Parts: sequence; C-alpha cells; structure tokens
Amino acid sequence: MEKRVNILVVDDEETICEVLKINLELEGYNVDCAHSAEEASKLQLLNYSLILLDVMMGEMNGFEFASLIRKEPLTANIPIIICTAKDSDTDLIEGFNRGVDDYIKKPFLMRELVLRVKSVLRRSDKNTNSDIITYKTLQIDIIKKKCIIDGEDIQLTKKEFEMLQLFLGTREKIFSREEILDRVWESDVLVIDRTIDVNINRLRKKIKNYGTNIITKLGYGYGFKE
Amino acid sequence: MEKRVNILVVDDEETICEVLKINLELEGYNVDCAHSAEEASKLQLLNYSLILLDVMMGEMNGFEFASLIRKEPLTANIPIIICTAKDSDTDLIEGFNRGVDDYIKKPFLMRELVLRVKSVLRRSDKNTNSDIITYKTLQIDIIKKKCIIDGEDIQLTKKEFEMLQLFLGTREKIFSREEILDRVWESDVLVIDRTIDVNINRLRKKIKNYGTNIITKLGYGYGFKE
DNA sequence: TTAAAATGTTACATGATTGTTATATTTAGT
DNA sequence: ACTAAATATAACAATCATGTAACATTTTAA
Repeated sequence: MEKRVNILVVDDEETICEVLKINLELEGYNVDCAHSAEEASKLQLLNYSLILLDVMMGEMNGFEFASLIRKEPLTANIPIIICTAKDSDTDLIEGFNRGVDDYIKKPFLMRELVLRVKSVLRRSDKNTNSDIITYKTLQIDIIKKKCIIDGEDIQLTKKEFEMLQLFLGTREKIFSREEILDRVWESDVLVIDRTIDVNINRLRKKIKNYGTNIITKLGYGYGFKE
Repeated sequence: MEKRVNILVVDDEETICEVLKINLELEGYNVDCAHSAEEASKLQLLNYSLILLDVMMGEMNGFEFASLIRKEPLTANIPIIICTAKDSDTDLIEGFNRGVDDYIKKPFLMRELVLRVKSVLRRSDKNTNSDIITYKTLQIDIIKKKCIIDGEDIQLTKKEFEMLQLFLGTREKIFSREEILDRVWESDVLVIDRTIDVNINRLRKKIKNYGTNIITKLGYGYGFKE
C-alpha cells in the first residue's frame, strides 16, 4: 500500500487554506491546515513531508516560523515552501537564509504551485533515501553501506559493518556471541566463538577512537557503550 | 546547502556585462561574463544553468552562437535568453528556430530581465528534473534512451542503460544484485548473479572514465559514486 | 532465413574477506 | 599475587566474491 504524503498548510486566510487543500488533495496528497504559526506549532510537525507557509500571519511571520522549524533538529529536514505577496530581494534572501526550500508569489496559479510541491518533494525524497545512524562524529549509512568518522570514509567489510550496525541499533545492550551469529552471519554457516572475537577486533581497529566504545562484557558478549 | 545557480552573460559591451552581473548577483545567482562568442566557447558551458546572449557581437552573432550551443549534444539543453535591440519578426522567428528560450528587447528594465531569468530557470528546472540526468559530462536522456559522454553518443544496450539510470537516480546507494534484478530485468526471468556482474562490466567499459564511478561494494552489490 | 546484436553462462584468475590456530594478555575470584 | 577462564592479537589458511574472457543462446532487424 502506498503511503500517503502529508502536507501542512499554514495560512491565516481560511479561503486560501481551503483552495490549497482541495487542489493538493486532488493530486493525492493529504492536507491539514493551520491558521497561525502558533496553531501549527501545536501539531506534530514530524508527520508532515512538506510545510506550505504564508509569509504574513498574525503574531509570528512565516520566516520566523521557518526558522523555528529549522532550529529544532527533529524537524530541521522538513521542506518548506513560502508563499509571498511581496517579492523584494530582501524577502528572498531572508527566506533562503532561513532554510526555505522554495518560494512562490501570490497570486499564483494552482498548476504552478502543484509543480513546486512535486519538485520539492522529489528533491527531499532523494535525501530521505539515506538512513543514517549517528554517534558523535561517527555515522553509518545503511543505504550507502558507508561508515564515516570525522568526515573520513572508513572501509568496513560486510561483517564489520553489520556488527557495528547491530550494536548502534541498540546501544548499551550486550549481545551474546550466539545472537551476533544469528544476526550477522548467514543462518547456515557454523563458526566458532573465536571468529567473532577476531572480527570484533578488526572492527575496533578500524573505527579509531570509537573502538573503545565497543565493550567486552566478560562471559556475555559485546555491546556499544555511549 | 543550496547549490548556487551559474549564469553566463555574453555581451561585447563591458558596461552591460557589469550591470547584468551586479543585478543578477543581487538575486543570488552566480554570474560570469564573456565578451564574445569566441571567448564564451572557451568556457565549460555545462557549468551554466542559463546563458544570456547579446545578438550583436563581433565575429559571431548571438544566433549563430545559440545554434552552436544547440548542436552540441552536451550543451543542447542549456536555456538561452537573447537580448536584442532589433525587434523585427524575422529576428524572433530566427531566434526561436535556433532554440532560444526567451528574448528580451533593449533597452530593458532590470526588473523585467530578472523575471525572465527566473521564469526560464523555473521551466528548465522542470524539464531537467524529468527527462535528463546529468553527472559531470555524462548525461542520459530517459525519454530518448540516449547516453552522451563528452558530447559523444554512447550506444548502451537496454540492460546497460537501465542499470545506469537506476544508479544515477539514487547515487551512492548500494543496490544489491537482487534489487538490480527486480528493477532492471523482467519479473519472470531467472538469471544468476554472475550475469549482473558481467553486464556491470560491459557498462563500465562503455562509459569510459566514468566506469570507475560504478563501484563494487563487496558482499553487497553495486552503486554510483560521485 | 540469416546475420548481427544483445544477453546469458561458464570457467578460471585474482584479490579481499573471513576463519582458524596458537600464543599473549587481561580479568575475576581467591 | 596467583590461577583459571575469557578474551585479544598476530599469523596464516581457507574460502568467497568479483573480474574477465570465451563461448552459448536468444532476440532483433534486414
């Protein structure tokens, strides 16, 4: 089943909200409306794949709200399109500085808006294609099968990568050798415990100072200590 | 980080170049100038998202230069705006025949020019997003099923083309052989992993130096490294 | 039908990954 | 500190994954 894309429209004019909602829903999107930045901030923003923002609103203007969204790490990656009546240079520059992804001038053609929406969503789609797990300056990308430490590309073998992924997925948990075998090795192979130890060590050496984060729990197994 | 859009201005009058440069840079574009078609052709045109061309220049006039840009497969898709003092119909017709995207008459208001620039860029954005995928001097046209490298037409077979398209669509992502099979081969065929390897290699050889961009991730599969 | 092009398979070479063994070191308990 | 058990580590061996050439089969176009 195809997951529906949620879009949040924030505009103080009820009519505009309605028009946007109807048109975007025709395109297959799911649209919620808020009539002020304050109202919008009460919503769970994480649910939305895109936020359409009017510049002029009550207490807080669109740019200020955009800034807020960007500052919060959890929501920092949600694409924002600003709708503006003004089109002065300062507006544009302010917008881009605040991390707005696109802007559109009022009055706009619905057709044009829909194209912008699609384009922005397509772009952000590419980015979400990365599934990244981070610990301090260490990050692993599950899609790209990449490990980066302090910006440096670390070449891990398959076993090394998957053990690290396993540990980072549930930190502090101590994985028994048996469990590591189950989850990192093919189901049919039969290797001895020492093999895991050796691979743990190879991993430790490669991930620099983070090697010490992989801890040995004597008699139990291994885990990642934050 | 937002990538800056590069615009190339070609005009023999130094003053006009300067004015255009200043104004477009205020809009957030990156502007380079050339004072003749000859000078412009020495530049790496692919870097530019738009070329602003004066009709009247030294040896080669604007239309001739536009023709050249269009003939070269690599640059054929760069939008061109012609600035003209004359405004006879024949000029217009000639311009559009040669693939010019828009024209503007001198003397023009800076404000108007900026609007044209934005409009053309917006249009081209739409097109390039849908049909053509580019990486440096390699481009593939999804509609025409064509692959062009350094202006040279590269004959790729269907499998080769589709693998390349798959990889370029989500760069850096490592595709497992299973996924490649799913997305490039018909659903009912049953081919062995070695088949993919062999086809990967045929593709690598055909796409010249870009062959090394197709990377092998041992134990996982293949991907396109930028 | 025939020839050429595309795609698939096989077999072997090569290098990288992984496994094992042997020995050193660490740890926990006394 | 001493001992036994557990783990670390180095060196080597075995295996595995991939590259590649040559050939086989299928598809396409004339």
